[in-house]
Amino acid sequence: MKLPPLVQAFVLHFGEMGSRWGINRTVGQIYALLYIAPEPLCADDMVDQLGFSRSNVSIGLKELQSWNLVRLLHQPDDRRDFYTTPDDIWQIVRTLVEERKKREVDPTLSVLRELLMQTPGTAEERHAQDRMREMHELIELLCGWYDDVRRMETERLVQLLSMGAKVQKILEMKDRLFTLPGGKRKDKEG
Amino acid sequence: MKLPPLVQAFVLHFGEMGSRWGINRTVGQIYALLYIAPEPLCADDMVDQLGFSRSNVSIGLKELQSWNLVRLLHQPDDRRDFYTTPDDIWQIVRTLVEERKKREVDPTLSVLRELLMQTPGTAEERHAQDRMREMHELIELLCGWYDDVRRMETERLVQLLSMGAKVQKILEMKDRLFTLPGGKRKDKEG
DNA sequence: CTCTAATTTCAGAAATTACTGAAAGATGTA
DNA sequence: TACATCTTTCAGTAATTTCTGAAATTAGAG
Repeated sequence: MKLPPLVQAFVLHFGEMGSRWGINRTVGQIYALLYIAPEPLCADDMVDQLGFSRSNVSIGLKELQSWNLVRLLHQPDDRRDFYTTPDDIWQIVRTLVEERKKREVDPTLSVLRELLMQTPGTAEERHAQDRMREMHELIELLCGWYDDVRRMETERLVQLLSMGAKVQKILEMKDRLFTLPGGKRKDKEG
Repeated sequence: MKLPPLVQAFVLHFGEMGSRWGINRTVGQIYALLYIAPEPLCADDMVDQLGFSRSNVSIGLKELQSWNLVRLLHQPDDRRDFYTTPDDIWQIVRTLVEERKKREVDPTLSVLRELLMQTPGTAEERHAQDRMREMHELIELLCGWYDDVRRMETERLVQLLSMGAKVQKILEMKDRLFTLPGGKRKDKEG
């Protein structure tokens, strides 16, 4: 691996973290390299810089493509495939979350839905279903929130995230504003 | 595996998903079983119900304990260790997120910090650092938000999540309220 | 201390996943 | 068509992870 020390450290770290993130070392290193590279890279660049076999890089790139995490480009008068990551890191995060949801959450949601349709035969099954229902509701809540949030413009999203718990203050303010005289509260308001 | 069909389907699903979640089949199934069981289970219960070897269950439980995802209990006049998950599923999610952050985010954050301290030698390294800085800022933003949110009471949190993008409306309202005459906006307000 | 009932550790087997080199496939050029 | 260049596939190997049975360890009861 012939990379500037700074880049090498970054790339190696992403390789190691790969396993915790459910991707392998090759894929982790390739993505780190693409992310940090000042310009698009072709497969042989990656072979040179990371020291993996050509076939391994090919498979890694295919994996990254299936995650929609890389863009494929072509240079004029060059038949090779060049790859980059999006310039906008927020776009990367959005894709990452979207794909992880698709792979890690949606299948569970559909299994839960299916199992909740069934009629429980025993008390144990009834309890199991109650527990599944709690889980299903929680995931639905999170997915609903996510579905709203991902439509927000990045600027708004950053604004919201920066506020953190201060949002709560504003909600309380809103509550006060919309609280009817006598302490009764307009429910399901907002 | 001798479990009611509903429970079995649930347990098997979590075993399969385990690999996508960075835990293995055994751990996934054990956790699913504990989550859904109406009462605490001992290791031999799990051996009976899941069909794994005793040692495998022991290792799986150790893993779950290292994640803080199970509670250890004792019954009177019984020397065996019994395990449960928290009753409150929100507590489970909180722990899960906390632990995943600890394992999957914090190490990256500290590597990034370290690399950003260094002085870049080349233009390439300077670009790499810029890119790392973007990533670092984004992660810091998300962590700051998380740090705020995790302190919120569950009820408030649910309220907030239920609102989804409607929060935006309230922010806009707030903006209007605090906008100075002439269209100038108090910046850094929220 | 000894016996018993539980849990943990560990060496190795089994299964899975990652990786390679070589061959095949695809695509553009002459 | 043949040739050159790049990409993908694939069979086999290497490495890693998971899992087991047996042995070691721990801890309460007599």
